[in-house]
Amino acid sequence: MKPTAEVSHFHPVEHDHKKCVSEALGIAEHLCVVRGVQLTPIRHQVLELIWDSHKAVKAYDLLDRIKPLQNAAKPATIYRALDFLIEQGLIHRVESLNAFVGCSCSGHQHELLLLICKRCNEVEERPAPKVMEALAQEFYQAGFVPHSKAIEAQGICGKCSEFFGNQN
Amino acid sequence: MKPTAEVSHFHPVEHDHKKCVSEALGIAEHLCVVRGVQLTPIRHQVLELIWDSHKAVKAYDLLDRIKPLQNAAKPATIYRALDFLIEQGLIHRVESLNAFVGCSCSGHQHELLLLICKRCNEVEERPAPKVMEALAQEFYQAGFVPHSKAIEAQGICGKCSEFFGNQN
DNA sequence: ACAGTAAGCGTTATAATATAACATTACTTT
DNA sequence: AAAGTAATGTTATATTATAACGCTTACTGT
Repeated sequence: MKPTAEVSHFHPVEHDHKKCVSEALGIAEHLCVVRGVQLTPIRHQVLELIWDSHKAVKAYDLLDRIKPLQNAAKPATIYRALDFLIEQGLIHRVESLNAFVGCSCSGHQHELLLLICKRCNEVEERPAPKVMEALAQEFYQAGFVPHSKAIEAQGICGKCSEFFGNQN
Repeated sequence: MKPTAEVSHFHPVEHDHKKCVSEALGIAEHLCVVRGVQLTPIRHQVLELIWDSHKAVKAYDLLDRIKPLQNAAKPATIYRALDFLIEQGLIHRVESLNAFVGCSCSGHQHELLLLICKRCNEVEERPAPKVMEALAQEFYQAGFVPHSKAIEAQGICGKCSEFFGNQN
């Protein structure tokens, strides 16, 4: 009898990740052309590295991983690319992790609910329109004019709780 | 004719801040007794320093400010006190600032909307029940089990926009 | 095409935020 | 008194992020 397969990562790759990546990069390239901003080789590489997974990535991990490609890379190299990608709405900064994750709805809405799984470390973006509406109301009541929002939750994602039988 | 008064801080002190502080400290002391945990002198001092204002405070600012009282204070001194205060729900960590602010609803609900003013730097806590409800729904739909939330907005607070005529 | 300006990047240095690891003290339980 | 635990002292270091300056490349207006 065959032993149960080992699980080296939490979710079996159920989705075609290459498609995620190529879509994201395609949209990014297009948007940058449209906006007349430069998706330079460094910025493109950083974006690709971020899209390597749906996990949030740390700046210095990106630095390590870009070095084979950009020998001269230094912290500023990465942070400048990250700043650009954030400005352009191509990635999110995950405030509660000091890390970064690709944005799948590039070009649309940019303030989303981020669901951060502590088990598999993946980050799911959700537009969560009802949440946004309730927030808008709350801002209005408070007389507050929002410039930016960070709406994040850490916990166990749907796939992981299925997988592990909801034992949180 | 008298010249317009100079404004050295954004909001004239319209509220009795001593009351804020004594209430917060009183509740904290009480809760710690009830829970059988120690609000040691260091922890108490850190909490007081945080309550010095409604602004979010940086850990190393606290460190500088506690040194006259605790000569031996080191980063760990502060971070340990902060960890304790957060565990006990007596302060919030403001994720998008890497800073800390007193919690006025200590002992009740602990996941609130934080409104962070870029002009006066004050942080307003709001229970925002509709937002929380909408979030709960969204988690449910996503099959996500939340452990903790960070719901923060940066912008201009009501007082500041009144004061400055809404020119954001 | 060319000069002027802006954007991007290389490089060095350092600032700001946070934790690890182990020693010591103070109090509590046996 | 001995052993255990919680808090703190202490040293060192890890992690995250920015400043400042000069050079090169790309775009802009003529």
